[in-house]
Amino acid sequence: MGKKNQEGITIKKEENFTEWFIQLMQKAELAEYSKVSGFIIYRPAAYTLWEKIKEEIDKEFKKIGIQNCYFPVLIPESLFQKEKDFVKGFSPEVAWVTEAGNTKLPERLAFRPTSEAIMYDSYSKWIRSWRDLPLLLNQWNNVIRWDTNNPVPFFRGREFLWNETHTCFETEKKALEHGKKVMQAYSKVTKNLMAVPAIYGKKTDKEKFAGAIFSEKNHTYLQNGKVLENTCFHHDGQKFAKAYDVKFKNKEGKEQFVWQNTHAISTRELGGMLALHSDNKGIVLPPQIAPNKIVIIPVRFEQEKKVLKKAKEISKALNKFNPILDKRLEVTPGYKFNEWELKGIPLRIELGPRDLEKQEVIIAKRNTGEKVAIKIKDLKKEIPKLLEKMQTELYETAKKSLENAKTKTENKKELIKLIQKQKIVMVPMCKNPTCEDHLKAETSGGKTLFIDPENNPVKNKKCIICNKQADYWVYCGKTY
RNA sequence: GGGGCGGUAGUAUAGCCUGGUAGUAUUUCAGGUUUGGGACCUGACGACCGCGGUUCAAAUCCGCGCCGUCCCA
Repeated sequence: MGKKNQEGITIKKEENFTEWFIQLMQKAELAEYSKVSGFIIYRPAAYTLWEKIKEEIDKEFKKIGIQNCYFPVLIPESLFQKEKDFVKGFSPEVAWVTEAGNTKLPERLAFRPTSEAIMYDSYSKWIRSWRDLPLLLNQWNNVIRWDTNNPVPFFRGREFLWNETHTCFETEKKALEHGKKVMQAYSKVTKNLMAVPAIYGKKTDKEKFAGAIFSEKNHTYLQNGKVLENTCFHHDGQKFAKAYDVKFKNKEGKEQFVWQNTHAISTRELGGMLALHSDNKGIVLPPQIAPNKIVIIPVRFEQEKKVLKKAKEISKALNKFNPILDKRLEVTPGYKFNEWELKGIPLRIELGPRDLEKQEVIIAKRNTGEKVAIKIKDLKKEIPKLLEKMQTELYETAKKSLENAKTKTENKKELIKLIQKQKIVMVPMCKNPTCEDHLKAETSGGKTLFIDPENNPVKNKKCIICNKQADYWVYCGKTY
């Protein structure tokens, strides 16, 4: 632990969200730009968090029978081209390998933007009988999608890390039931570990995954008014099964196509969590995901050898919270406070001669900054309570900003104003995709987010764009 | 995809208009004094995004590219 990273964040989150987030990323040593546009370097501070997310989700996946595997990063063009909606959706963003050394390859190879093509080709060989089902496979990997828009670290880049779960079932009913279980597994982790609230909802046909029957996603609201598409569930029906010939003989001896789902969580959600909770002093980490939950800062311990001795004792006693004991002499306590706040350690324990006399310590909670004095003998009992409180506070605060952002209108002018005011707005719309194009043009980039999960009635409601009979209420807003 | 602005040490910047010795702060390293919200002193290391052009001479002017950022599609 050298003396490093000098300066705090100089831009306020409320004033310029993007610039604040980029400073957070760089000054807290989360990530860095690479030499290639749209590709970032995940430094240990960020990658450790990603590992934790992976670990927790993986545990949940195993409970519902999903196994991990690994497929190659390159996919031959001929294989890639089989499902036409999928091809149409992904072709503009595919990076191709055309040469190896000095040899031009006989067939272009796609760097996977997602792995349906290569996985389902194997599935068609592996699945023969109803006894081979369900097939529940997942891989943790990276994908490349050559987005031409301005990249934003974590939120929009050309490479991201994720999981892709691709499952096969005998019946649609079984597929849908299992799909729900996967989404529950995700939600458990995003809520309990990451303290990220979300609204679950179905995408419109225009916004659904290329090749899917329907897509459902969790949606997280960030304080700059943008909605982050979180964990997702694409139900593929039998579309890919037909394109890739994934068939089985059912119990009656008849040949049938499998029913399939796809699920994912990506490093975008890691960015979302960081952006959601962090503040003008730096990262705020939900205690559950924080690798080090406590930092102990002994004060004036050079003169008071007793202080350091006690600090070591406390550190040992609180071992299970993986505390950092900051013994550096070359920097002042104030410097340490700022540095660990930037890095996002949930609780800070201050211990000096004055506290020692009273047999207590000062504990500062990162999210609110509040300080409390706690008797040293009560630490083991009180710290879990403080951590739990902080975890709940982070979730509730984020949930409140999400709820506050939700609103409703049937008037187009008002919709435009509300989107400008960073709201997510429920409006009646018809299913015509042209209306969604108009929506985007008139709200300078607003999109449909998800169809009203509560299915409020739309009888006698007019589409906010074309004025014809509306088909559903749908939430609109801006996204990353 | 179109347009604006920018790129100088690990980081943040001055110098650019008007071409000629790259300055400052912080970081890092060494030594000393310090320690309850970013301490101080001394010394050292460290940079002009890339390629081409103009010129006796380019961080500076011109062109192209790359990277960043904002706006529009």
